[in-house]
Formats: sequence, C-alpha cells, structure tokens
Amino acid sequence: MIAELQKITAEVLSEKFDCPTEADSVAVNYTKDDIDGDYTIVLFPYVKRLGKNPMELGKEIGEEIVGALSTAKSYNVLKGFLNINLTDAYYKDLLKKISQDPEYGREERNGKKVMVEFSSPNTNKPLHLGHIRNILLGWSVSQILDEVGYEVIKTQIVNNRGIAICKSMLAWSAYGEGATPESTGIKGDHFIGKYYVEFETRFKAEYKTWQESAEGKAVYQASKKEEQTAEAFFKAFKNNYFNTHSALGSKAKDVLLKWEAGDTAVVDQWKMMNDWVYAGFDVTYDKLGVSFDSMYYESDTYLLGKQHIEQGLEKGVFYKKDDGSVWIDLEDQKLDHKLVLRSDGTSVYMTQDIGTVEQRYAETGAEKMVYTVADEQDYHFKALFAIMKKLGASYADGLHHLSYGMVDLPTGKMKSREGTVVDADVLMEEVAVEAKNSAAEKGEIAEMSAEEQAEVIDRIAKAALKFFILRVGAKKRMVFDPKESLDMQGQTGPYIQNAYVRIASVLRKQEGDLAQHDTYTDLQEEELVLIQELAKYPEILQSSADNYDPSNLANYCYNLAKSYHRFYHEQRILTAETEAAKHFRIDLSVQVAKVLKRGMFLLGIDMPERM
RNA sequence: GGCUCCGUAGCUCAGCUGGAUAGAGCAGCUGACUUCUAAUCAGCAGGUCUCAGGUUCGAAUCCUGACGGAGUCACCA
Repeated sequence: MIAELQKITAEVLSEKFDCPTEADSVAVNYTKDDIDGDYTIVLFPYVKRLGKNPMELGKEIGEEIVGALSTAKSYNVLKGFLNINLTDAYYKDLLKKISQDPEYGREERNGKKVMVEFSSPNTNKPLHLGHIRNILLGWSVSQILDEVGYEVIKTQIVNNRGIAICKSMLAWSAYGEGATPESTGIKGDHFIGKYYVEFETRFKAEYKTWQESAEGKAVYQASKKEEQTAEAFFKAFKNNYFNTHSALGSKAKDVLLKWEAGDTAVVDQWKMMNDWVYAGFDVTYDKLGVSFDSMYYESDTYLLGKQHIEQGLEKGVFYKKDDGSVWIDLEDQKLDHKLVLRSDGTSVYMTQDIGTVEQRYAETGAEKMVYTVADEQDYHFKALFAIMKKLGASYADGLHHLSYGMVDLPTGKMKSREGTVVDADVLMEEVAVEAKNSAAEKGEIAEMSAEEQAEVIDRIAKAALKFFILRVGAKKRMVFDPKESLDMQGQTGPYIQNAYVRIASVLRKQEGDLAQHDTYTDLQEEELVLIQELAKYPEILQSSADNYDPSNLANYCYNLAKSYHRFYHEQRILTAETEAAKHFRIDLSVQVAKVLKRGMFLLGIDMPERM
C-alpha cells in the first residue's frame, strides 16, 4: 500500500507539476492515532519546491489517489499532511488474506545457513542473570532468523579448560572428601561452583597471611609506587602473587600443566567434573526451554588457528616482531595493533577465534555467523571480523556480533566477588513462587488439577521473566529489579498471555462452525486498529531479523495484546449485533491469537489456554 | 588519554532510515466486575527528550562540542 501511494504521488508530481520525483523518496507514514486517516503523505518538500499552497497540492494529489485506487475511500489535508482513508473492503480483504495463511509471517526457505552462538558458559560456575539475557537473546534471534527463511544452527562454545576449572578441581581434591552432586543432592554446576568459591576463599586467606608476613612486607616496600597504600598495592599485585608466590596458585598451575600434558588422572578428574557441570547446565537450559544443534568445547579448539597465522604471514596480512610474536596492524580500522600469536608460539584468544570461525565455516558452510556476546567484547569482535576480512574469508561480511549490554541490579553492577550475582536457577524459582502467589487470587486456575496448575503457572512465570528481559533493546544496558520483574500486570508477558487466553475462552464457548462474514460492514474503530496491527506483523519480523533484535517483536506483541484487550472491552463478540458481526469478530480474534502465539513462540514464550 | 556504547516522566522502558500535540507500564489518585476471564478497561496527574551550538520548511531522531555514566584499549579469556 505504501509503495502504491508513493508511486501515484510521484507520478502526479512528475507529470502534473513537472517536478520529477522518485517514488522511494515520497514520505508515507501511518497516520497518527488521533487524526482522521490511515496513511499520511508528507507534502512539505514539494510545497517548498513548487511554491504552491499545501492545501491545493494536497487536494490535487488526494483526488488523484482516490480516483486511481479503488481501496482509497477519502482524503483530507491538514497542515501540510495529506491523509488517506482506506475502505472497509480493503481491511476486510487484508484480514481474509491473513486468515487464509496458516503460517502468516513465515517466509519461504532462502537456502542460506546461519550459525548462531549463544550462552557459551564457563564450567567453573553456574549460570547467572547475565547468561539468561544472553540465552534469551540468542535463542530468540535464532527463532526469528528461522522464521524469515534461514536454516539456523544454534551452537555454543563451552569454556571448559583453563586455570579456573583447575581451581575447582584442586579444591575438590583437597576438601571434597569424595562428595559428588549425587551424594550431596546439589546440582552439578552449583556443586562445582561451590569448590571454586572454596578455592578463592582459601586463596584470599593465604594472600592475607602473606601480606602480613616478612616476605610480603618486603615485597611491598620494594615494589610499591610512590604514595601507594598497602591496600591498593596488594589489590594490584594479586595476579602477580598468584603466579609467583602463592602455594595454592602454584598447585593450581600444576594441575593445568598436567592437564595440558595429558596426565591421565588429571584428565579423568577434569572429565568427571565437567560432566557434572554439563548435566547441571542441561537442567537450566531445559527450564529455559532452549536447546542447541551443535556444541564446541574449548578443550578441542584452543589450539586451533596457528596454521591460519602462518597463511596470514605468507599473505603479508600479519607481521612478525623480532621476539617472534605475530601481530596485525588494524590502524586503518581505527583499531590498534593486535597480537595474534605469542612470542613463545602459543595462541591467544584471537588465535583460537580465527581457527574456530574457519572450522565452523568448513563444517557447515554457514555464510552468516552470529556471536551473542556481551558488549565488553565489542573491540575484540571488531578486530576479529577485520582480521577475517583481511585474510580474505568469503563469509567475512556475514559475521555479526550480537552485542548486548550488561544487566545491572538496582544496587549497581553484579559482582561475583561481592556475592551480588543473581543465580539463574534461584531467579527462576523466585519468579515461579511469585506467579503462584499471583495465581492464587485468580479464579480459573483454582479449578484445574494440580498438574495443570503447575504447568500454567510455569508458563506464566517464564513469560514474565523472558518478556521483561526481551522487551529491552539488546544493545542497551538494562536494570533488573528482581521485584519488578516479578510483576504480572501491565506491560508484561502475562498481560499478553491473558489476551490470548481470553480469545481461547471465547472460542471454547462458541458453538457451531465459523461462518462467512462477507456481509459485515461498518468496521468499528477497535476492529480497524487490530487489522492494521496484524498487517504490520511481517515487516516487524523482518526488521527484528535485520537488526538481530527481538525487542521490536516483543513490543509489537504487547501492542497487539493491548489493542485486543481494548477491543474485547468495547465490542461484544458472541453476543454481537448480527451473525455477520459475530463471525467477523471471531475470525479477527482467531487471527490475533495466531499472531500472538507465533510471535511469542519466537521469543521463546509459550501460551497457556487458560489462566 | 584514544576508541565504542548510553543519557527520554519519580522508577523501568518504547519512539531514533527527520514529520503533526514525545508514548507505554510501574508507583500515586478516580472510576468500571449479576453481562464472552478485572492478570482487564477508562480517566487524572506526571517532560527543559542531559546541555550548547549547527543543518533543515521541520530535530528526541542527523552533525559538532561539552557534561554525566559504562565498556575497552593484556603475550587474560
């Protein structure tokens, strides 16, 4: 419709006014809510160019449009804006088209593959609120990309090696006394996290003791900068202490060395403990309703990439310093020189990532790869993508960093050291309790069986949590108030579910088959609004996919639900004035339910039939 | 210090490819359940869109600068 209006306007301007105009350049918008009209054409640019009165110009174009388009009913010109009203028949036809398409909004398969990486946890501690945002975003973007035509491969890389997991291993060996998740009844990831904390606590104590020892004091006196307090010095010196003085540190490093050397006992322990963590993660993923199509493990990939460094050196993309370290100059990208291989020949993060991208492309042929990683790594991914481009990777332009802001608490940043991290499992449990309390005051749920109740409450709780997080634009840092996120009223997931449930309820009470409603005329305002909203759905999907941002879709679902609630309140459905009106409204409701259900599904949110 | 992102109502957020009087929800105050589910609806109140310039017929939106916040600039991952 927009294209048609643009075309006619451009023709009129070009032919009648000798004012050559590109159709694309004509500004056509949806008319503002409180103004009469459906579409609005902005006249100012031509008023100025032609030196014509806006009213006259608007009339000329308006006449032409109403004459040329059978779907255009009338027009009005207001303050330089030409508003076009469309006929009821046009909207009824729109609804009919939507109604005839059972997979409305879903695009033809485009034959392209896209790999979406998300979650990517470390195996030394459980998932937290930050992971939840990551997972919900990654999952939802995957779903949306699938909906607009891609074949999506959902993947994650598990950071299962390195010094961190060695700390947990060491603590478990020393203080675990053979305990297992099974013997203690603790979820595997939490179990490992416990030993990580155990290590850190002991290390802290050890460090504290050392600071007061003669050696510690001597080091402080010898190495401190001017005016530096002991507290500041020791804070900065912590890593150094771990590497050079700490008994615990040297034991942990010893475990890491043995792991890298393939020491059977260490590797076996590592496998066993990581398996506990994976089992724990799986439970959380399951609760979140997400799954993966493939997995990568850092233990398999951390040595990758060196051969690409060699090739890059040959091509002259990289250069070698005297000490043997390899670098790339990214100053033309407004980035610095970046190290890609250490002087001792071992890899850094970047080396691995180069190797991993190449491996993934070789394995899947995906032309697009999306990395769901927090915005603190913006710089890293910019550099990685620039490097791949310089290396001449054919898919380099298809690489995308789905960068999202950190989640803050009302009290500030989440800090694991200060124990202010919100654990994913605990949070979900809290939301479930809140949903249960909320539901207790409502009528319908009480009549269900215990099993049904639990199922419905679970859906409501998940909807509340997921919608709260997904409605915020991904790039934006967001504040997560545990209390507010538990809200079930207003701009929330349950509000949208409630609209769906209302429709489901009406449909249950409807008797007999759905009849034709061609004779229904005189569309009501609330009905018009709903059809207009429904018609926007495909373009919303497309823009969510283009921007890798589900918040568009989330807000759309809310708006659609809101329009429905209003419609529901203003118009009778089952007891409508005429049979035609009744069937029209039922059809309309069915279409709203269809879109709400699908849209929310793409956000990873399930709809209950009752609540 | 360089670079990147952010700054909209008391709070949490929409709106940002320039268009009419800047929108929701929460919190506060009014009203609406004998009538398809009140997890709903209607209303009141709440704004210097951080500030200052610029471009434009028109700027929350684009540009420049300042201020405030965050991130990053590791032979860490």
